[in-house]
Amino acid sequence: MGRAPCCDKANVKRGPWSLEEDQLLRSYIEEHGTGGNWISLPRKAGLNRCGKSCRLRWLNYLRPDIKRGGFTEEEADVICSLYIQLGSRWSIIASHLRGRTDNDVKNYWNTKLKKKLMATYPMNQTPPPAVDFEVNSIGTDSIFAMSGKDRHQLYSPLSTSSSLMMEQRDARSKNNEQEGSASSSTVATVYESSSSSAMGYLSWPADEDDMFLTDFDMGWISELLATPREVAPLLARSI
DNA sequence: AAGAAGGACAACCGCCCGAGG
DNA sequence: TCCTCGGGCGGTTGTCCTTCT
Repeated sequence: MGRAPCCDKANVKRGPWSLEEDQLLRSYIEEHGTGGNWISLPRKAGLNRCGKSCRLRWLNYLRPDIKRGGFTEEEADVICSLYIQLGSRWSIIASHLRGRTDNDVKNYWNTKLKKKLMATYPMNQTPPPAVDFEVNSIGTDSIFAMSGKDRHQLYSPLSTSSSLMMEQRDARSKNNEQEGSASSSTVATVYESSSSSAMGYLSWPADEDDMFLTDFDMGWISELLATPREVAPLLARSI
């Protein structure tokens, strides 16, 4: 036997919400809160709607702290980087964007970011030549505090040898030991990945010179993103 | 000017999980 | 320990609006 439905779907209103319904729901919640029970809320509020529908309407549209308008470049960067780390965990991703809902983030990803990235980096595209950057210090103030300025693009095959990865990590470890913590707001953001390639951004403030990075893979980027703010200087090697 | 196509986003569906009995 | 239920989530669909032809 299947599970009982949460409401009588045949007798509740569906589809777009009217202004009157919005007003009923808003005023009820502002006065009484949700009471921790969405299923009984519509009846108490005088709404002929499914409780889940009420919850969705409130969380995605009526909530007072919802941010309207287009996503900023910084928000897009955050979404991309977290998507790489977490996959389609929209609620978690949205929790890092003040005023954005999981539905907003999901829609934005599906309608804008995914297509944009596919257009910019079609699968099987030959990677551009590797570019050498020099990094004196890499810090992750927070992945949400990227400057967005002076952005440099890197592209690297995922098949990067594990030995190189180890060398990079070793170099970083050594510098951790030798030089202690450093600060900057460098951020790595990976934008697209497939079974055979990865690509991304490294961003840092325009006044940070002598940055150097040569190669990376998904694991390395994930590690970087997960690194606490006290990140020691990184010495990378040229290819 | 009108119809088609595409984009944006609101809303729904159904599954999963945890709490509580 | 099992069962039921509600909340939460991700995937998908529906609808409206805009742009293109």
